[in-house]
Amino acid sequence: MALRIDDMDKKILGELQRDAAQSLDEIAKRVGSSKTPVWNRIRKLKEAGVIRQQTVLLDAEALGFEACFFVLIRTSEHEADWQQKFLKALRERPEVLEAHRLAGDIDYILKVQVQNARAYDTFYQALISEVKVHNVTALLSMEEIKSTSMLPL
Amino acid sequence: MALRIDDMDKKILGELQRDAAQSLDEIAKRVGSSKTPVWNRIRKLKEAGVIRQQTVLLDAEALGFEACFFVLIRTSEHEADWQQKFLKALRERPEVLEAHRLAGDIDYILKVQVQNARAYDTFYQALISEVKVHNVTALLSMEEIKSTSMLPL
DNA sequence: AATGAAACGATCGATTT
DNA sequence: AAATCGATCGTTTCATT
Repeated sequence: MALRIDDMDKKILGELQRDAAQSLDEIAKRVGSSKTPVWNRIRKLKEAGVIRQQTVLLDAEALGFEACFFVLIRTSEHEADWQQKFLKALRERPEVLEAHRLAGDIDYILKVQVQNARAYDTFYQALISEVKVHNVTALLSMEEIKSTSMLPL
Repeated sequence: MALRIDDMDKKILGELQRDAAQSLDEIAKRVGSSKTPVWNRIRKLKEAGVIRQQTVLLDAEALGFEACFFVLIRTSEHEADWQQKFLKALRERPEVLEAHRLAGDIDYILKVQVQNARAYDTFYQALISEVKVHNVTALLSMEEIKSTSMLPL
C-alpha cells in the first residue's frame, strides 16, 4: 500500500476506467508512453489495491432487475454486538449493492436492486426479522438518470 | 435488444462480473461449456447492450476521494424545461456518480464522490446557482460498508 | 458445438539510453 | 533507474466441419 500516484498513473487509470478491454499498446499510445512502463504501473496499482477489480457493468433492466430502492435506516441500538450482526446481514444479502454508515440522524443508507416491489418487500421483511431497526424509509427509483463507477481523476 | 437470456448466459455474466480479466477457456470451464459457444454468447450480449461496459473499480480513498455524500433533493419546479436543465447539469458533473428520479416527496437522490467536505460545498454552490431547487439534504457517509456493481443473477 | 489455424496481445528478459 | 526492443507464449477471433 501507500503507493505514490502521479499524473501518468492517473491517466492510465482513467483509460482503464473508460475501457478495460483495450490493449496495452492502445493505452500506452493514449497516455503518451509505451507498453512496458504502462504494464509495470498497472501491475503496481493492482498490487497496491488501487485497482480493486476488473469487471463488466450490466444492464439491470434487461436482466429483470426493474426495481431499485434507496433505503434510509434509523436505529436505536448502537451496541457493537448489534452492529456486527447488522453489517453481516447486509454483506450477505446480494440484493444490497451499496451500504453506508452515515453521520447525522439517519444511521444507514442502502441501495437495493431487485426484480420488483414484491421482491423488495421480501427483502425488507427478512431484514427486519433478523435485526431490530427503529425506522425505515424506502425511496423508489423511477428513473436512473446517471450511473457510473468512474472517478473523476 | 430483446435478447432472450437463458441460464447459461446468466452463468457467463456472473463470471464476467466476478472477474472480467479471466480467459475464455477459464470461463468456459467454470460454466461447463467450451470456448466458441461462450465467445458467441458474449458477443451477442455485448451487441444487445446487456454488457454495457468493461471497466476497473478503483479504491476511491487511495485516490484522494475521501468524501461521499448522498444528496436528497426536493424541488417545486416540475416543468419539462427546468427538468431538462437539471438533468443536463447532473450528467455533466463528473463528481455525480449516480442520480435517480424518485417516487414520493423526495424528488431526486444523488451520490456524489469528492475529495473532501470543501469540494462538496463547491459542487453544491455551483449546482444551486445553475438550477433552482427547493430543499436539499446532504447525508455524509462515514463508512462504506459494502459497494458492489454485481447483480445477483 | 467443436476444431484448428491465423492474427493479435500480454508478458518478461535482454539490451540500450 | 527506466525505456525500448523483440522473443515467446497464451488468447482471441473466425472459417470450416
